[in-house]
Amino acid sequence: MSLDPAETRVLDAAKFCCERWGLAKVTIEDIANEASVSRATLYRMFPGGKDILFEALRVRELEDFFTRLAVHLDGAVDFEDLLVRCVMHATHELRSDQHLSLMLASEPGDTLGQLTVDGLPRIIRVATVFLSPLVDGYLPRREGARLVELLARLVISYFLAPSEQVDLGEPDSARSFIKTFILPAFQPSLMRS
Amino acid sequence: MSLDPAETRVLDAAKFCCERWGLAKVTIEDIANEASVSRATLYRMFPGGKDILFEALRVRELEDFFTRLAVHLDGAVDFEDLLVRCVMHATHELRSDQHLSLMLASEPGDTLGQLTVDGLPRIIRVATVFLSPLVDGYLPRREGARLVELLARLVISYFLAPSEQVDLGEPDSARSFIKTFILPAFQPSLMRS
DNA sequence: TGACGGTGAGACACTATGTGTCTTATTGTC
DNA sequence: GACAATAAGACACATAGTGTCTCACCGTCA
Repeated sequence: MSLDPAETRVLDAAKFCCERWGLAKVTIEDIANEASVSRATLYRMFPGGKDILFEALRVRELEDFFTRLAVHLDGAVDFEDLLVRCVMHATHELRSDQHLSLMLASEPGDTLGQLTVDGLPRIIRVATVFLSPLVDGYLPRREGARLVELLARLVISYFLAPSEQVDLGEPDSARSFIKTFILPAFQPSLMRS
Repeated sequence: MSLDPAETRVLDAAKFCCERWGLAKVTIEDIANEASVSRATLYRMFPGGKDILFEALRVRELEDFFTRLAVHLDGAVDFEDLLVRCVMHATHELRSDQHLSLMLASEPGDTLGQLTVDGLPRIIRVATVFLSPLVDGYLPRREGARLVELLARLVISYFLAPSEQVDLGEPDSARSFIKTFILPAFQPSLMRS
């Protein structure tokens, strides 16, 4: 993947500036200065300016998110365990994401859009790419994709609007939720492994 | 003094916006929106725009600062006690001032200027107005002014660059400092009370 | 040594945003 | 019903940010 150190530095700078001033107040120049890079170089890296740059930042953050998540899912002993770990760690990551909570506080509109209407399709796409391999042993590819999408939607929904009934960050609650609402729906497709 | 609720609201809004985005990124429009006031009204209140508005904000903050300080100085039993309380509470106020520390972090240059080169004369002036009455019982007016100025300079200096030797926030250290460096200089002018 | 790719600095026209001053319509108060 | 205060928004102007250039510079290769 893109391991260009300058590019990483620019994206880090963008993230930093965004946290400091909010998306609306950041300028290309701020980011260039913060990254100690000339404006010209920045436009060479991200032709299209701010939009493209922040788009790239979102992609990077998203891939980092699922990379970290996948690591936590390594030791899963069975299908149920895999799903429980998945929703739990995703929920914990979301709740402890400093950048995300800052953005939600300062630019609720845009940020919510990135988690729902505008951004959700991409989240589901990336989630599918990263998590499909892990459910491949249990479900046929097509069912796996359906499952990942469903979990992504649910985790985000319960994160944005916590429920009185369910806390996907709690082991017991998450397990009971998975057992009750998710497993039955996929039982018919489940492969022996 | 100016107790106009709208004016207070505008100054509060300016303070809030300043903390959120930093002095450089705030616009008159941001402040007007935050205060739920039209831009026109804002210009009527503070003809001259941003500069005048933030000038007024600084004056208000400064007066609030010394008003709070004066309250803490009420119970002083003698001259030494008065001075010790004064430097201690001023130091504590400075150290716990959220707004100030945010400003120092985001706009060190301007903020330092307000505490030293540009702003110090005003600080000394306001300090003199607020604190002179309190030392009036102990020193002649002119000596009192000299004392207040000296203390203001020292408190600010020790706040900006803490010393290994002296901590004006600590009772013992503050008392010893006052006894050693301040009282002797003013002993000759000290009036019996 | 000289050609090369990548970079920083800065000029440039253009656009967007913010400023400061108006006028007008509205609202609540006496 | 007259009044003062205000919001809303039009307006010309100033400033700041954008996106695209060119060019000089520097290190890396051959």
